[in-house]
Amino acid sequence: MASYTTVALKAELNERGWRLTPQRETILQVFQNLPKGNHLSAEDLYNHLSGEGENISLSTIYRTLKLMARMGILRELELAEGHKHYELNQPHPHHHHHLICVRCNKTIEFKNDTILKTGTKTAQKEGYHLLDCQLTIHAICPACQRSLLPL
Amino acid sequence: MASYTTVALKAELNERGWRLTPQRETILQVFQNLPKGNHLSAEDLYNHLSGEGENISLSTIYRTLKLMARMGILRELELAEGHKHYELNQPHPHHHHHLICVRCNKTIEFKNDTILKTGTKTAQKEGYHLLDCQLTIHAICPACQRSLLPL
DNA sequence: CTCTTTAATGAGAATCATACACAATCAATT
DNA sequence: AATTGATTGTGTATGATTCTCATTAAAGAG
Ligand SMILES: [Mn+2]
Ligand SMILES: [Mn+2]
Ligand SMILES: [Zn+2]
Ligand SMILES: [Zn+2]
Repeated sequence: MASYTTVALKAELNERGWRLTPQRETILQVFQNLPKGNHLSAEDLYNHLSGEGENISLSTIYRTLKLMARMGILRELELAEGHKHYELNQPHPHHHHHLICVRCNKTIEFKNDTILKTGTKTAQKEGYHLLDCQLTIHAICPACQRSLLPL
Repeated sequence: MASYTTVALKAELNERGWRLTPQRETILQVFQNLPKGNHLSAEDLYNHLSGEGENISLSTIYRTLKLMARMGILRELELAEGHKHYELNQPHPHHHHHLICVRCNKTIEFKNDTILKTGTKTAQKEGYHLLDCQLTIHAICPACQRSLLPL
């Protein structure tokens, strides 16, 4: 679960002259305790925290999500139109990809070891420092195929 | 080049009770004539067309891009923060993926036959109708690694 | 070709996710 | 305990995308 400790986060932040704040620690913990297959938008996270009595401003939420994605701690996902979703960026055995229905946004996660290898190799070949590697499949789910609704 | 003819577009549209308009035809042609490796945002497309004397409204541009992505004619790409980019969705020998620097948005295209096979198989297994399948690698390019700028 | 139906367009206003500005706070370091 | 500048919260701004609605014009029928 807690593949990423508070201590490790603090170390990585301080190394760059940044700081570990209670807000950042709390947000990381939310993602670490998030059930498998869940993905949170900025607003989802804000509401989740508010429900727990944790009052972290939306600005800080947005800043933290972006920061952690840039650090490679979180993955930024485009699972629906209009807003991003986030989840922990986990290594090998937990690393996965997403099959998304473009009409109803139903999302299925699936694993494939080859893809991560391909991503790692490709980044390395170009001298890029890998942060995340995700296969996104856009498709229409069985239910939506049957539906007569347009688009 | 013109893997997708105007006639085919018209047939596919009419089949669903929709119409082939001069605007839709023009927009498809722009993408078909776009040099390899180019990606257009809605505004890019709008400016490109304006430059050619083609005056298609931004509303229509947005509607058409979304429509064609939903039809599987265009791919919707997240190559930069804040707005989408589009390119033709081409089959096998031209199908490719993207390695993106999250700091400067420099993008490199690369090919990998296995990924498309994986995507096709995964969609099929779940009964989804495949529209697009793209591996997105988020990373930091060599230049940005050297840069001292934050984030 | 003409007529009818209704999808599509253009112009502008509305939305809403996200970024920004800035004064107050507080984490890190000495 | 004092210093320094990164971070936060509040409110405001931005900007990509969508919506509204009157007008236009494809598609299909006759
Ligand atoms: Mn996931
Ligand atoms: Mn491309
Ligand atoms: Zn669906
Ligand atoms: Zn870069």
